Amino acid sequence: MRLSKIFVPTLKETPSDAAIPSHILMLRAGLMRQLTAGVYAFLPLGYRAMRKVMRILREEMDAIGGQEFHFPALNPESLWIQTNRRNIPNLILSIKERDLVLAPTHEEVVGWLAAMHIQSYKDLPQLWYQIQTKFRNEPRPRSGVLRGRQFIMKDSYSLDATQDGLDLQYEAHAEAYKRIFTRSGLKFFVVGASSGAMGGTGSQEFMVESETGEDTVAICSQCSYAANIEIAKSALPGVGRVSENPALAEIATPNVRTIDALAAFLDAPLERLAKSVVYRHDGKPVLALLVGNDQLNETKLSAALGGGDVRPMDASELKSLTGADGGSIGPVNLKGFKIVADLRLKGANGLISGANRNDMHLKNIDFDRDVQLDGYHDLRTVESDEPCVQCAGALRVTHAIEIGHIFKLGTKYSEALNATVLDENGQSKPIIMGSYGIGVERIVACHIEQNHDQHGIVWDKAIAPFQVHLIAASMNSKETVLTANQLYRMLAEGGLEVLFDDRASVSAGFKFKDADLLGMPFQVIVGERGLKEKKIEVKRRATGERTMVLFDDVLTTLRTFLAS
RNA sequence: CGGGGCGUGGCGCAGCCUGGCUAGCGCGCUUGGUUCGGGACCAAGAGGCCGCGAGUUCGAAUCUCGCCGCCCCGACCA
Repeated sequence: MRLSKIFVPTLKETPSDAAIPSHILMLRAGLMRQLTAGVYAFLPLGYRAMRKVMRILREEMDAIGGQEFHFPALNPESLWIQTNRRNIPNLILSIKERDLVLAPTHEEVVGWLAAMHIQSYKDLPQLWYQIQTKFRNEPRPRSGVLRGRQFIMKDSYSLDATQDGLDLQYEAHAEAYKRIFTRSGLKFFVVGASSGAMGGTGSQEFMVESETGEDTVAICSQCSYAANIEIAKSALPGVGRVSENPALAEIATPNVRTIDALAAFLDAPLERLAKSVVYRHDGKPVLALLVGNDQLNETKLSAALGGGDVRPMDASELKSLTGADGGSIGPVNLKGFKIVADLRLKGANGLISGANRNDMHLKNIDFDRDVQLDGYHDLRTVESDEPCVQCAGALRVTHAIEIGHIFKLGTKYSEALNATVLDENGQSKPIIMGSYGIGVERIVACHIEQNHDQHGIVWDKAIAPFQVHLIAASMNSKETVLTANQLYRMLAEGGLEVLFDDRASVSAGFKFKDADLLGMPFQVIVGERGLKEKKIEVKRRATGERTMVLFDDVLTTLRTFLAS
């Protein structure tokens, strides 16, 4: 492609809307433009990079037996009512004139199609996938393309008659995803994740570490353990028992509201303080107890209670239920609450907690003796430097961007949609489903987050819009123009993807700056400086390293570089 | 949805507090000339419902009210 002909509006200055490197560079390098919040137009260069990613996706999905579909983005609203997903908050954009919705994902359509045509266990397994635009009612789009209202997703769906079949397809996806992200030039890791509102029995997320990431993950510094903070297991030991075990006693704690203030006021160790956190679980009051300053993990709490909605109780509700305010709540003689405690408190005694009267606490609490508990669970959020649950090495807690997510869905959607098969015994069984997703724009954006410098993007050759950026340094030297044109033809005929900066109105310096901004892996520079010695300059974008080669050797040199 | 910021030629911004001359600067764009290996220079130009709507005023980019849009933090997150 000649740069004089292709639409690549580069920007010298940073657009005011962009705050993170990938967003800034995707705008500056002319890959895309924003139409409205969370919605982007991809320009030729940006779309070429996306197509490179999509090609990798197709190759790897085909390699594990995937069949490519194209499902409709417009869905009847009724289909989503059937699976009870129509009213999930912030999920679905709808078209009111026709009772249609814009599909945010495609379990429903897959289930509909399977219900219609998959009749027998002999029709399974199936692996269906597509690469398609998705729509979501994001309350706050942000970070450029990392969280949009419209985006392209590779989504696949496995259909199996048996749990073993699902496990196989799930594993095949996990391996395919690793190949996809490796081929895309990303440094990534895999974490165990919460299935959340998707339901199902297991899920893993593919993550790219980044300060701008919205997810928090715990990674072991010693072994392979890595998990989303929502489910990362705590390995901190229990606080155990103290030898003295006197009877309960009230202590006055005037105006003490926080755990730290209580520890200071009583001169007590945090380990002997049982913190109360009050929630509603599907509307019903729940008290969760934690050690000292441990932070409650809401995902774990929900799981401990058998799933469902958990949310903090309002201060006014709390007062009317207990007669006390937050800060003075405790588990002893608390009526009307389900009470769960963190594992660290199992069988502990000598504890201090609220007395359910303002400005009063209880001491010498023995959980075995004094508290009617509904169970111990891992409820706390892990923190940096804690021991890993697998190897006791130090955990590191960091931020990450989710680039892929795989789920073992089970039968939730097939049951809702009556997608069943007859098994060997003629019994009707719901199809066992898995679903697997990769955000295409996120791969491109994360790649730029990981591969850029002060001058611009540094593309990996696998997803670079072009492999080679050919520059004619000065367009008023006949020899330069002639040589550059010959090279352009030669490289293109040699099968390389070449972007040729043949602009006549732009200075050499300007072209060099643009080339570094656009970031193709190799720059080939034709100029009088090199031609004096009958040489062409080849520059490697990532390192800035330059090699002078003879005209006839340019193609083979580039092929060697690109193969390495 | 809560908090904060912003909205002025294509892009980046100043002006607004303290109302008033022809709305200004840099980049980009057009034309001509000189340059020509790290975002060249000179000259002459084009391009503005100052987000939208009400109001206050002799007079509003500037003050008041309402609305819309965009960004950031938080909440939320199949």
